[in-house]
Amino acid sequence: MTHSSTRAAVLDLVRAAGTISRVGLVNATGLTGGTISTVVRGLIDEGLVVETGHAESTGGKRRVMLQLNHFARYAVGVHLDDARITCVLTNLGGAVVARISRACAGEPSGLAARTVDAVIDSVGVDRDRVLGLGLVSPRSLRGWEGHDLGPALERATGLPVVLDNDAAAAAIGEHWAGGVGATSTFAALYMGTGIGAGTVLGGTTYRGPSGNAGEIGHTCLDVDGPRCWCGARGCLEALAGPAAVVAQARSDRALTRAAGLLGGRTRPRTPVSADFAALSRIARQGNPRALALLERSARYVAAAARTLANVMDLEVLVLTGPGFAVAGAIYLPVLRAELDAAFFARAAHPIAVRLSPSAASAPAIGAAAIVLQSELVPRHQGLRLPDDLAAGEPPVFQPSA
Amino acid sequence: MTHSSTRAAVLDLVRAAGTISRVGLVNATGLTGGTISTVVRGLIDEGLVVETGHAESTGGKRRVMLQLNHFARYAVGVHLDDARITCVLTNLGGAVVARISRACAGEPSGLAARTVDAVIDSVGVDRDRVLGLGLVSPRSLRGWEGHDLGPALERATGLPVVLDNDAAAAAIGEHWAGGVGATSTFAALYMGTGIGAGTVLGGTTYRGPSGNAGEIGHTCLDVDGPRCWCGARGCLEALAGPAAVVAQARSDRALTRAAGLLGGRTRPRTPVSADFAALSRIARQGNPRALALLERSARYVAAAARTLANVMDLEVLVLTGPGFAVAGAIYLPVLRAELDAAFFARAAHPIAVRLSPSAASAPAIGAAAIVLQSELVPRHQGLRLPDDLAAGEPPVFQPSA
DNA sequence: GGAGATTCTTCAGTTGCTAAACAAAGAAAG
DNA sequence: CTTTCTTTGTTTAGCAACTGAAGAATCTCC
Repeated sequence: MTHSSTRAAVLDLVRAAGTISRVGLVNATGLTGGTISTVVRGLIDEGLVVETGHAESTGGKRRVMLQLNHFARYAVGVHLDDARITCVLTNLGGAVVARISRACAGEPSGLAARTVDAVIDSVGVDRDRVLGLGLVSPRSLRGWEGHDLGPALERATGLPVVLDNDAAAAAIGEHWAGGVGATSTFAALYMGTGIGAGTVLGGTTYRGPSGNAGEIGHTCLDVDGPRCWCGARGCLEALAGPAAVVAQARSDRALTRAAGLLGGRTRPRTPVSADFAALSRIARQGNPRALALLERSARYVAAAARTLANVMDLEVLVLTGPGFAVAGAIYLPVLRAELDAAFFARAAHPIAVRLSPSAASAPAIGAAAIVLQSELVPRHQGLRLPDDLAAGEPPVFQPSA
Repeated sequence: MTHSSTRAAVLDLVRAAGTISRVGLVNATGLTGGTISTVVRGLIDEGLVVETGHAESTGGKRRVMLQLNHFARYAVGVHLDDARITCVLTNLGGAVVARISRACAGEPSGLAARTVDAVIDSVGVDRDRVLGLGLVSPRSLRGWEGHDLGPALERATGLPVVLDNDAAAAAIGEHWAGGVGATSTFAALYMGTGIGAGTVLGGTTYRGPSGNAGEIGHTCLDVDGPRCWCGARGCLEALAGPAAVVAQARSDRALTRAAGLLGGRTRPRTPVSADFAALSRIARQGNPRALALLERSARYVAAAARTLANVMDLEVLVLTGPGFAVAGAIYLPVLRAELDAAFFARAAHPIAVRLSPSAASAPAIGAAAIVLQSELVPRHQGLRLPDDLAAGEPPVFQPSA
């Protein structure tokens, strides 16, 4: 057998390239033809890769082209929200094979397990071809997972479960299924109940030591701005997050009526996402006050995005998540303008800003992609992390010799 | 011989730990005792590592402690500024063995080469124990290097030359010689003629695809702020960079006189760093207007630092560079307060803010550290970067089979 | 229908690591 | 002091992954 990390690297290249030959893999990896030959044979034997045809000849034997066998394995992605549960079954390519989305309030473990089973059975996929289950939720709902939702789902479904937050998942999903290259550096700007970002640096997802990397919600955009619940002033979330936008709309009587906003004061637990979607809808239909509100928000988000792109030296920015699914058309041009202008003057490389084609179900698809990635491109090779270097060392030593 | 990346990893662990035994290395790396034994023997034979004594027994044979042989190799670091050239010779531990700093205006290649020779000869170090030369300058002076300063120095000194920018170098220097752990995630906030940051994520320096990672100078702190030369509004550099602070001071007649600021209008090429240093000096001596000016700047820098720490999920922030060398005492408490408050309310992990003990010569020391790192902990193992995945692929292919 | 080019496979040889036995050095107990 | 146990470090054989070079297969061009 071949070294697992090489196998994973080759598989990932096949995925990223879509279609590639053995010679192409030799060039991309730096390995020799012999090694590639062996590794590819193994992948074909496992059914993960298939030969799909021939390239045009360049003067000699035609190259045999390889592709991921998209339907060799599957993964389940579950996205928990403040109001919904969305569950998708994807194939190896990250394409959605089945999808169920239903309202969900309160403790979701039972419902989640039943939804997972339903989604798998709905297309009659063999269960041991399902690699695992990705479970994704906003950081604010982290409580359930930590307790037992993960293990409970693991028991109920028999699938290995991995957890992550929505923004990181969206980024990984974009990296896996989207058109971004294998070594690209980009962020997925995520708007759900809050606003966040998942980051992929040089083809590797960057989470940070405490798993909070990409927390853009508390980017400071005004040192004298309104106080945020986090204690600081002028945070993006307080100025321009979905909750802030909805709050601003609710203080406008006419706008509240036009958008049909769900009441505010009586029930504090109103789903912000629904009101934000309603607001976006009438803005796109031409309501000037809603449009002004969203464009104001977009200006702040654009400034924060510019900072993020600067600091992380990003190449691509993808807008995704339920928020941008409904309001992307309003935010996109504002962000594009901001980033184009800033980088043109400094003669820096341009930053591509894109709207995710599947923004609404991005977190669920991303959750499945995390499973694909962790099962097929696993454990970043290398040495064990020496968290506590001298932890095992006796404290004192006597110089000698 | 053993695999080079393992050798490098072990060497880096010895460096990071200061003093460590073979068993400690086994625990830290996950390798077996046999492998460590072989690798360490090789390192001792090369003279890079020495046995320094014994630890206390934990019930059996005492551990033989290993240390870097600090004086086995040396590296030269050169820092070019708008007004000075600073050159240091460091040993393997990053400790300064010799240092020369002199004024320098205009094209520096001849002077640089002579200074390098002088610094090596001043302590009579054997030239083939000098691993190489790191050359560091602010991004604004990048012109000279790109042309021929690097190759010219290489020819004149006979040493391999590596280039980098000042902020990144400072971060690497802090990582190499400072007390930060081997896998830490931190940024070196650098204040020189401008303000920037070098970032180390999980023990690896992160430069970004275009080498501009950590560019904090154009962090947006006020969407309606003054227009920056970059085209955007409210950039940190325009609001609170050294040049902005000096400009604000110059518009205050009394302050200009008290600080003895070098004239402004006549010669546009006034060294900002000198004026900033003068301002800091009288602020520390109690001048209230200078202090107010710097504290205002510190508030902006603190907000930008908070954003940086949020987005990158940093553990440590080190203030370094000539700017913080003179004004660190004023900025440090403001940054500490800002970061403590923000992270206390969100129950996130605290962020340590430190002032570099050698802030003034940090870039030069960092330049030398880059050489040490690139020679001793080289080439991040792994596959060749597949920049152009399908570059070698014929464009069309015919499906078959 | 060769000749040359290109792709892919096969196989011996090298390398870097592990596992396990062994040797050495000290602590604890009698 | 001797015995026994623990811990540290070294040596050895063996294995798995990769390289390099030779060869087989397939296609184009003349």
